[in-house]
This record gives sequence, structure tokens and C-alpha cells, in this order.
Amino acid sequence: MGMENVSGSSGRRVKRAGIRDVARLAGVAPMTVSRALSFPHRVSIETREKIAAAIAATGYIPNRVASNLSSNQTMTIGAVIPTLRNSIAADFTEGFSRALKARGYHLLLGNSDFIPEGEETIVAEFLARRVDGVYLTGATHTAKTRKMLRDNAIPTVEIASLPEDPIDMAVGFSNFDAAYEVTRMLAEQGYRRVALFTTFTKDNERQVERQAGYRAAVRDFGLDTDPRFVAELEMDLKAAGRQLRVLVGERPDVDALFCTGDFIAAGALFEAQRLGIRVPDDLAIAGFEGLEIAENLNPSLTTVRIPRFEIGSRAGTMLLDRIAGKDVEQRVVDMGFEIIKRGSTATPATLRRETAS
Amino acid sequence: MGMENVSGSSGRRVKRAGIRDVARLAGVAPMTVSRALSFPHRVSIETREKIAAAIAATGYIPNRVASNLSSNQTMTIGAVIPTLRNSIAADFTEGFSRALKARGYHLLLGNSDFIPEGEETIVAEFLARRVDGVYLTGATHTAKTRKMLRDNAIPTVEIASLPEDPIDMAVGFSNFDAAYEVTRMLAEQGYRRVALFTTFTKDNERQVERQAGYRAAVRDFGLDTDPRFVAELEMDLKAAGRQLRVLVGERPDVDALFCTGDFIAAGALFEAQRLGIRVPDDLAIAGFEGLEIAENLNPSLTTVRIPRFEIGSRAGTMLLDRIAGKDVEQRVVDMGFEIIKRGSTATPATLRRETAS
DNA sequence: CTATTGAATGTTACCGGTACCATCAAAGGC
DNA sequence: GCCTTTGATGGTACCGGTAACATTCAATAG
Repeated sequence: MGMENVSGSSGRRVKRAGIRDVARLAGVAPMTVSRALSFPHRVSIETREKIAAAIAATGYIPNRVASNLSSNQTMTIGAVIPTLRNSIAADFTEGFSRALKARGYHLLLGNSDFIPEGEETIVAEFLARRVDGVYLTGATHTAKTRKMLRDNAIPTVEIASLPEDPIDMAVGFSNFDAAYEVTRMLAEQGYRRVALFTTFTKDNERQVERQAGYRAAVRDFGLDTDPRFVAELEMDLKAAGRQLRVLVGERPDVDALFCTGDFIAAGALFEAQRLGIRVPDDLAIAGFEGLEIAENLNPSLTTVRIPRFEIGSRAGTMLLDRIAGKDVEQRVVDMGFEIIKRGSTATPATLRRETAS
Repeated sequence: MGMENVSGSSGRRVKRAGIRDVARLAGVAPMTVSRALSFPHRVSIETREKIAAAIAATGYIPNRVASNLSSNQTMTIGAVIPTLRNSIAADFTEGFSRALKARGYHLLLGNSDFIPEGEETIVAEFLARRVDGVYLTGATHTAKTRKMLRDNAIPTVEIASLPEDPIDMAVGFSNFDAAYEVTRMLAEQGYRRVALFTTFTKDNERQVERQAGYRAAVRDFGLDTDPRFVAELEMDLKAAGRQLRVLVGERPDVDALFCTGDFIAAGALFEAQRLGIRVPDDLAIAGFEGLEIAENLNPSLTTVRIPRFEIGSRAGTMLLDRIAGKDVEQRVVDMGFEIIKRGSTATPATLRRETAS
């Protein structure tokens, strides 16, 4: 009793010191040891020192599992990410993770692979593990996921969108507006035949929204609506290159290309270079996300800067505040975006000529 | 008893069903419910169905925290990653995470920010949470980290290097050999003044090894040893561009540049384009990691392909085998690397001329 | 027909902490 | 000087499962 089993490398079982062992050695009650660790100032200095000595002597490592069970909180947040191989999700998570660390919380991670049913399984497991809160990427979830989280009153934050009906809280930006504004900017710069490359829109409302924003602007500004101007492709540089060849094959007169991801845009830009298509003179290219690479490309890439890290860390503080019982005034927080105009979408040559004359 | 507290959104406390509630409703003993969930075939079909009905009726969600405490295993692996904002670490982790998922294990994540003391804190927390195994990035750890893991006999796997004295197990490749081979290849192609850009080597034995491999090859093949050929910089495209300007300012005759990261190489390549330095005619550039972007650049980038995903997943299966008590024959697994020659390091113009004559 | 066996199920105690309440001595108030 | 308050510590039960062992009973063997 008071000693945990440890499977030693030699195969024999060793007992690990427990709080009762520490207490005995320090000549105090187990409860006092517990207090010394959780609320040091509630214990006298001498006792604290005796306990510290006993802990050092026994090599005691507190058992958070037992502590979690007893105190009914795990100091753990469950996070569902589509995949880590995705800079933007990684940045959200990084910001989030830092906010947690600052308050002693830890991150349990699950990959959904962009599949809502996968997310559902992970969330169920999170609930079984009694996480104190849940972080979800995006706003597309199964009905069961939503119900589980709500019925169990789990503080939850959804990242990257602005859902109309959040499960609990959300931090993000308007994907629709951002795409609309990029398209408007292109229209105002004089481009008329603007193509769109998005990644797959299935179960990904962010891409859906971006596509919708683009379409709305195309309509509002009277741009060319050829359906061949819109393509969904894998999040892959090579796929972007391939699709660019298709596009210029079908519509050689395309004058601008909006990609809902900077890597897609980079892939298209590289392919354009290979094809001898001058950017932006023959074709303007705009990206999305504001990754570091965008400003280093030649020409530098016009893009939408998303406050990725900030969204993550804001989500973290909101979630922890909620867990701590503080009132969260605003359930859906819009962190905005910023269009960064760069060389890849300079005013087109035709316009320049007109302006010059 | 048998009911857990749930803090309802309305503030009132609701009792959550426990295994005893399910048992009562199904008319069986709690133990039978536990068995029905863990070893269904050990329970008769009728009983199983009664229990399933009771679970559905109560909305029972098993409490893994209690289960973990009682069974003394958490089905959790703790992973320390320097940062998620790093494609290569993300790929390792992704492969690892998939291997875990296949066997029902979950991932607890901690960021060390490349600081060994940060890692130490995280590992201590992992031990307190009684993770079943630990995943560490790299082979640079504090003495205390090593001691904690060994004394507690925690199955551990170190990723990305081939440590001489692994804490327990390791999966990686020889960073030294890879860098040596790239440098040799450049030497054999006729380059004599080969520069090196690495990221910071402090507490990062992978970069140290790569730099050492480069230096060994420089020596073995009689290349120019000007110390100004070696630079350590941030993992940042812009920093690479800046450093390239410094380099060509100091040594305009540099004929090749080896970067120990593909993004660094890309940054250098973009800057070269801006400076009017032709690649590979004026300057050859080689990268490291084998990221997707490498093959899409213009010219496409020579690089070292690391089996990132495979390293992660192999590490996962090794760790779980070890936890399952299977013997792991090989403690340090070398997953190799592959040099991919592409356009950015074609034979230099001077050599081409000679060859042609 | 009784002993043996094994599948299905039950009983009990325990995993290692902490919530909650009790106790007790010293300090402070009037 | 007596009562209340405060700080330090202790005792006990309990968190919600499961390990280990016990029990029951029908099927099979001898």
C-alpha cells in the first residue's frame, strides 16, 4: 500500500513511492503532503521542508491519474486537428498550446484526417478521458459530436471559422469576406477573368466559404463566370501546377488566379515560370494564409494574412477562462484578416498602358 | 455514488451515470459491465445486450481516468516536439500518431522550443501522468531527463538521430553521413568552394552532425575551408536570403551552397534569383529534408530525402511493441536517407565546358 | 450417478490521491 | 479572562473503475 508497481527493465517489479510513504517518512499525514504540493502556503515552512526532504529521499512522483480522479479535473484539453502536416493548423495549435502551458494545462491530440466521423470517435474518447475542454478545427461536425459536447457541458472552442451556431465558443475570421475582398481587389485592379483554385470543399466549410466569397464577388463585379475557372484540388504544389496547365489550355486568356492557400499559389507560380507565363504581367496570382514563403517568392505573393498564432492563443485563453468559470462575453470572436498586396498582383499591363497614355 | 458531477451550462450540477448505475439497470454486477466493455466475448450475448441497452439508456460514458488508475496503464504516450511549426517534426509526429491510433493509444503533446530544460519539465509531467511511453525529438537531453526515464523504466524512443547511447530506443538516420554525402557529391561534380547554411546548432545534435559531416567531406575532398563559408541562421527564408547576400559579398567566387533545410535552401534560391545569380550556373544549391516544395522550385532542388513519415511510424510500432512486452531486437534503427539530384546542382558550367571540348 | 471442468457472473478490496470536516493550539477582541 | 477567529494538521470516506479470487451451475467425463 502506498507503493506503485513499476516494471523494471530487469523484469522484476519495483514499488514506487506514494504519498503515504512520503507522509510516513516526513512524520505527517498524507493530506498534509498533498497540501504541501498543491497549496504550499497552507503548510508551515518547517513541515514543508520535512516533506521536501522526504520527497527527495523517496524519489516520489505524484500520480496525476489518481489526483485527476479524486479532484474530478484532468488539466487536459483535447484537440482535434485534421492533420499536423499543414502549416496553418500547426500555427493555430502552437498558439493554443502556449496559452495552455502558461496555465498548467496539457494537450491531448487527435487527427481527424478531415473526416467528421473520425472527429466524432476522437471526441468520444476525449470525453471518456474527462478532458476539461475541447478544441476543434473548423465548424463542420457531426450531429453526434455536437450533442455529446453540449449534453456533457464540455467547454469547447472551434477554430478558424465564424459559425452561426457554435457548439460553445469560436475564434476565427470570415473566410467568405476574405475571399470576397481578394476577388474584389483583383476586380478593382482591372482583372476580368479571375480563376479560383481551392482545396477540396467536402466537409471543409472554410473552403466552401472561400469559394462562396469568390463567387459573390465575381457576380457583384461582373467578372467572367466560366465554370472552368473554378477548380478543387489536393493541397499539393504539384497538383496546382497540373491544374494551371489545364486552366491555360482551356482559357488562355485568364488574367488572374486566386488560390485559397499559399502553397497552392506557390505551385501555380512555379509552373507559370516553367511555362513562360509572366507573373503578374500575363497572369496575376494571389494566395491565402500569409505564410512566410509568400513574401519570399519572386514575385512576392499577394496573400491574406490570417493571425494564425493569435487565433490559437486567444482560443486558449477563452477556453481556460470558461473552464475557470469566468463569464465569456463574446462566444464568437472575429480575429479578422489582412490583405497584403505584393508583386504577384500588380496592376495588369493592359491597364498600365491605358493609365500611362 | 455511481454518479459523477457534471457542471451543467446552467450552473446546476447533474450526476453522470457510472458503471454501477448501468449495472443496476441491467440487473448485473458492475464487474460484468466492465467485462462486457473490455472483453465482450467473456460475457453471454443476452447479458451483453441488456448491458448495451442500459448504457444507451443512461448515456454512460466510461471514465478512463478511473480505469487508468485501477489498471495502472493510461494508453497514452507523451511526445516532446521542439515546435509544431516545423514540417519535418510534424511529419514524424504524424507517422507516429497513426501507429498509435491503430493500437488504441493516444498522444499527449509538449513543446520544448528546442530547450532541453523545457523538455525536462515536460517529461516530469509525463511521468506524473503515468504515460505508458515517451517520444523525444533528437538525442540531446538533460542528464535528469535521461535519469528519470531510465529509473522509472519508461519505454522511450528518440527520433531523428542515431545516438550512441540511447535512453532506450531510437529511430533515425545518420545526419553526419547524409551531409557528408551531399558535400561529396558536390565535390565530385566539380564544385570547390562549397558554403554551408545550417540552423542553430545549440542543443541540436542533428545540426551539429550535419555540420560535422560537411566539414569532414570538405577536408577529405580538399575543398576550400574559408570559415566564412559556414553560417548558422534562423530557420527562416528571409534569414537565408540575408545570409546569401553576406556570403556573395565576402566570397563572390562561392560556387555551391549546401543548406541543411529545404526552406533555407528555398530562401537562398529566391534571393539568388533576385540578385541575378543563376542557379546552378553561377551557384549550385542543395537542400535537406526532401520536402514537397523542393521538387517544384525552379530549378528543382537537389535534396536529401528523409523517410520522415516512416521514421515516425516505425518509432510508434517499436514503442508499442516494447510496451506490450515484446523483445525489441534492435534498439537503434537506421532508416537511411536518399540523395535526390535535381537541377539546382547540375554539373558546373566550367566543367561542362571542359567536358564538351 | 458423482466428480470434474469451464463458462458466466459476483464479491471484495484496492489503485493513489483529495474533498470535507474535525481537531487543536495560538492569537486576537472586548 | 473568556470567547471567537485563524492557521496548521489530521481522519475518513470516496472518486469510478478493475484485479484477483470466489461462486454458481450446466455440461462432460468416468
